[in-house]
Amino acid sequence: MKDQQSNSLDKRVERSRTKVLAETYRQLMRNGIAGVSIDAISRQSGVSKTTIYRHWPSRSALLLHACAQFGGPAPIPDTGSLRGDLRTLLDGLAAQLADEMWGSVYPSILDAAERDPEIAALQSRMHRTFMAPFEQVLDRGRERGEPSVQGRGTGILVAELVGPLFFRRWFSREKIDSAFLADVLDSALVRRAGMRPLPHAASRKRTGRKKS
Amino acid sequence: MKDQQSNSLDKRVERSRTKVLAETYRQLMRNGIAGVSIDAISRQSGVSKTTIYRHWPSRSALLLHACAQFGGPAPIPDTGSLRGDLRTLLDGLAAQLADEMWGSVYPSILDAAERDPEIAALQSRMHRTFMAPFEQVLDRGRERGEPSVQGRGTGILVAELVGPLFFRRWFSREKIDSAFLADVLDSALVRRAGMRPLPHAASRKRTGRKKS
DNA sequence: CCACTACGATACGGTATCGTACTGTAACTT
DNA sequence: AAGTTACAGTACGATACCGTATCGTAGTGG
Repeated sequence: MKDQQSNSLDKRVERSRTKVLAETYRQLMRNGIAGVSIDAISRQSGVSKTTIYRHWPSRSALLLHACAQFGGPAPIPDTGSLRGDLRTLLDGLAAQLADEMWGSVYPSILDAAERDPEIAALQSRMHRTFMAPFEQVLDRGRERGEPSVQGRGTGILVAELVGPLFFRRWFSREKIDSAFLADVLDSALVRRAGMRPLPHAASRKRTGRKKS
Repeated sequence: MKDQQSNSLDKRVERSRTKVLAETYRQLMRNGIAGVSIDAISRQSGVSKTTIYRHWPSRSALLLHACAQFGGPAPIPDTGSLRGDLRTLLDGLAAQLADEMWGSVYPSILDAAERDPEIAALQSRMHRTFMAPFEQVLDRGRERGEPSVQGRGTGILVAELVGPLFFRRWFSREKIDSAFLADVLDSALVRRAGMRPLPHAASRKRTGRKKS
């Protein structure tokens, strides 16, 4: 009798799964979620179609499984300052967007999400995973009394920080350089912060910023 | 002999073209660019497939023709102030994004643009058309000496203004309300503007921050 | 060593799509 | 009224999928 719950996986099974998933990733990156076909995966991976259906009940299941593996646990930076933490996150995001990977796959997921509720749920999960570090860093900043985030919703701040990057990657297709990131960061954080980063203006007003 | 260059179109021709294009739009909105099929258009519109191919050489040609008709000439507001003009544009954009139409079609265009250079060119044209009003308004503000846009690239400003809206519509799927637009506008424009015009609450614990 | 399991190969039925060919009919133009 | 043109209907060939069934083989684990 086979030990069903055994953690010792049949080598053959593991090999098949690995090869299928690898080929699925390749097709995802190259053709988007709509361009993934079981026949092609079978052809390219050398794994028989029968075997693929032995491990995943349907094409959708395989796609969901493959997509769900995306984006591991994002590290949460701790540079000491809110600005520094956010800059680190934005740099990482910019690098990911420049990668062929994301840029190619994500629009197809958005497209599918517009009509397929299952994929919409997947996209929602992925989005939350990717935005979580931003939210944590912002919340931490708020707890520490950072004036630039007081009284402003996290959702608004994330949109103002990340939105411009997504805009450049998928909509305007412009490069994301360091100056751009710096400006985005300044704009999102400068409010009621007492404009400390740029005290150029001769505001005779005393900048008395007292916390609580 | 038929007058080939005659501007008098055969009624039958015009009728067929109209019906086909109308059905193409419907399918575009409902199923995205990848979900448009000639067979379905023929079935739903009552126009024979043969006739469709008589007027458009291929499915791609029909799709490009249909998409190219999108987005008429956007009106350029003139409220007197840069902030007012931008607010008007953002309000209009938010309304368009809330419309089922755009929300559904655009991701599929982005997806296709990632792989099809012809559609990439189309998307580029569409994007420029939609962003043109923002650029004009910003340039006009810069010429008038508005401090908040001096020394800042138009591309950066557009990304900071529009990016957050796109982010909410397609990525985070949050509602775009008036408070959000106001915050986005403030953030994008506040730099080196002297922020004196923002008496936004001195972060006192005065409850209820009623709008001025 | 041997039962058991996963596997590859192949074929199949079913559906959906593109684009073309053919035929007879209706509408338009002159 | 006659000739030209566009049209609907239909059938077709060619692909490309999905998902299943069958069968013989090869690898695994006890």
